[in-house]
Formats: sequence, structure tokens, C-alpha cells
Amino acid sequence: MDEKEPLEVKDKLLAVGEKLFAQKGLAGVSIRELSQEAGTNSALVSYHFGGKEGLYAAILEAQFVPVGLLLDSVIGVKATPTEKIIQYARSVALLHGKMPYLTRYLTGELVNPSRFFEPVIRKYIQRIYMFLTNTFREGIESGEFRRDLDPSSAALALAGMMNFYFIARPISRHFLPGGDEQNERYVLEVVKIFLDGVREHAGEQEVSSHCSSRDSGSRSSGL
Amino acid sequence: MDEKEPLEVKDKLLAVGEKLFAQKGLAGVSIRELSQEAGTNSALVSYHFGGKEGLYAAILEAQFVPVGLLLDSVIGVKATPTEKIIQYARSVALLHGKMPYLTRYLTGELVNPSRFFEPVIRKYIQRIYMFLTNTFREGIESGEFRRDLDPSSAALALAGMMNFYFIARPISRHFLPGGDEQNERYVLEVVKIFLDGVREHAGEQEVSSHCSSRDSGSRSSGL
DNA sequence: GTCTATATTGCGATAGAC
DNA sequence: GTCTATCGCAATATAGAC
Repeated sequence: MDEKEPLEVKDKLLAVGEKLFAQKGLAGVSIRELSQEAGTNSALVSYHFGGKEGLYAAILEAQFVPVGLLLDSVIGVKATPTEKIIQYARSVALLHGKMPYLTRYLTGELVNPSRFFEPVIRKYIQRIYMFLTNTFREGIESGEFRRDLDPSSAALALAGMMNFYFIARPISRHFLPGGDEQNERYVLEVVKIFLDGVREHAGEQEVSSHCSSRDSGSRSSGL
Repeated sequence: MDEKEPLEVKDKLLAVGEKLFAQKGLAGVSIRELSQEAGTNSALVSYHFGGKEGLYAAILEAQFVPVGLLLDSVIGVKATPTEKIIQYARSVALLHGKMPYLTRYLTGELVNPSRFFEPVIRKYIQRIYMFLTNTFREGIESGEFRRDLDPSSAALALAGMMNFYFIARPISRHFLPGGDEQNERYVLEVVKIFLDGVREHAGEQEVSSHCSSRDSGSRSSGL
């Protein structure tokens, strides 16, 4: 399965396509450009993948396999809702670190859906939505989250903060330092904002120390 | 300037292009499809706009004119940082209500930039970023926001919550009711989350009543 | 300003040699 | 499995009649 050869033509096409489709979208890339960048010829795209769309579909599916694994690892763990949210946010950041084009495929398909959005991507979105809203409902019942919190809105808000950061990464590099530490820093800030809020609360520094009902340490130490 | 005729060909092309480019992106639309949908022929695209890209550029610029107006209306108003953030969020939601394709152009250009991203869009992003980070710095100095808040991260987080909601609107309609009231509801929830946090704070219902240092009423009444 | 007709280029896919 | 060569078609843009 994984022989020693540096890169098979098939894998080379997958690697080149991953980059080019992420940058220009499905319609913006030709099989000629694709095969030229891969050091081969356009006939091989049809031979290995049955055409340009077949290559795109293969790449799209591969992008979302790790998303499924992430969900498997985070759904149904024994932890408080707060801890689950923290773990989710950290896992997502880690995943985007390893899959630098994932955001572009997800967002690109949301904005300009190809015919592969429904069969490939919808189920992952559904799973993420269910995980988040269920976790929020659980937290509302347990008293960790306020009773008037709308789980759907909260899910969209959290997903938005996480995703948009990576969408904007190419531009935000101009005013934010790059690198993984920056990602980690942003995640910490997002979790803090999301769980505790922006406001300085009544004349104290450590907000959570007396305003939160319990396990206030988990915010700083649990991360 | 605005005669009575229902739609000039030029305006018809702008209207049709606004929809099609938003749905499929610049590369995904042909001038044939464009002109056919507009009830004319492809030669008129070149005549009026100098080509497909010219039409796209005209549409892109028109999309962002209201963004500039929004920024003019929100920058430099006399209000507390908290009020500015609330007003900003509400204005953005209102704008997206009036410009249903704005999100797609913004996000589409972020994910797959055309050659018009730099000359057309960058300056608006810069202005939004400056407005938000300045407002956060102001709020930190005034004591409204916590001292360790990172203005850049907070700006990305808020922009992410607002934008992603509209990016995901076509999909979220499947589990959220549609319509403007839903937008309003989401904005309220986002502002609440962003300003106060998700957590139920120590054995009380109205979080802000004793945990925040002042003007606790503005959160519920000011909206 | 708007149309038809067309020039030219580039596209995706395939046939067939090796 | 990979290549060259090519087919058929759709792309943008333009010329010229009205």
C-alpha cells in the first residue's frame, strides 16, 4: 500500500489538486494546469479519476475523513459540557493546523456548492450541529449555561468564530503573527469569550473566581 | 438617471450577474449563461463592461459601497464601546438583510480571491478591523472590557460570528426558521454571548445585575 | 444600443501507440 | 500505467449590419 516511491502519479495529482482546487475552486482549475503542475499529462486525470470532477470528489472526501474522526473522538466522551466545548475547540484548531486547506473546501462548498456538497459534506455539518446543540442543551440542564441560551444560535456562533479565523488567516497574517502559537492563542481567547464573556465583571480580576458556580479553575487550567 | 423603463439591458446584466456570480463564482459563470438569463446576447457584456471580468468588477464594487456607508455611520459616533459593538452588530445584520449576496462575495473572495480582491475589498476589511480593534482598546481602557482581552482576536471572533451566520444561512434554514426575526434573534444572542458570556453566573438569573460594574441595563434595554 | 455571425482560443475527454 | 495526438465543443471577444 505505501511503497517507497516518492510520489505515484495518482498521489501527485491528489496533492497538486488539493492545493489548486483550494486556491481557485473547481471551475477555476483546468486539467491541463493540474497535470502540468504535477509533471504529467491531462489524460492521466481521466485514467485515474474518471475526469476532473472525479479528482475533485476524491480530494473533497479525503479532506473530511479527519473531520469524522474528530467527531468520533469528541462525541460521547464522559465530560462536562464546558469541558466538551473546550476540547472541541482545541481539536478543531489542531485539525486545521494539520489540514491547511480544509477551511477553504468547507467554506467554498458552503458559498458555491458543487454537486458534491450534498453527498459528501452535509452529513458532517449535521453531526457537528447535533454535537454542539446537544452539548449546549446538556449544559443548560446542568446549570452550567444560562437557561435562555439558544442552542442553535450558540452552535452557529461558536462554529463561526472557529471557522472564520481560518478563513481569514491569509489576510489576518498582515496584522497578526503567524504560526501555531497564534492559533493556540486565538482558541484560548475564543473559549474565554464564549464561556465567560467580554465584560470586566464587578471590580475583580479573575472573573470566574466568584461569578461562576463551580469548577472555575477548568477555564485556565483545563486548557 | 433613473428613467421609468423597467430595466435597461445594462442594469439587467448587473442584476443577473449579481445572482449568478454569487452562486457559482467568477469562473463558474459564462457570459452565454449570463446574457441568456438576462434575455440578451453575450456581445452586450463586452459592450457595456468590456468583458466578463469588467462586469464582475462592477458588481463587486457595488456590493461594497453600502459597507463603506455603514462604516461611515458607525465610526466616530459618540457612544460607549459596548454601545458601539451593539450598534455595529445590528447594522451588519441589517445590511445583510438588504444585500443578500454580500456574504458570498466577501467570503468567496477571501477563500478564492480574484484579481479584484486587493484593489476593491482589502480597504474595507482594513477599516472594519481598525474600527473593531480601536473600540476594544477603548473599552479596555475604560474598564468595560477585561484588561487581558486581545483586540485582534476579539475582532476576528465577532466578525466570525456575524459572517458565518450568513454564510451558513442556506444550510441553517433546515433547522432554524428563516426570516428577518431569526436574524434579529441571532444578533441578540451573539451580542449577549460576546458581551456577557455563556455561563450562568453564581446562583442568579440576571447575570449582569451584580457582576458587571455598571450600565447593566444597556444589554437588555439598549437593544 | 442591440443584434447575428464568426474568429480564436482553450476546455475536457478519448483513441491508440508504447 | 503513461504518453502523444486529436476530436468535439464551449469559452470570450470582436466585426459589422441594423
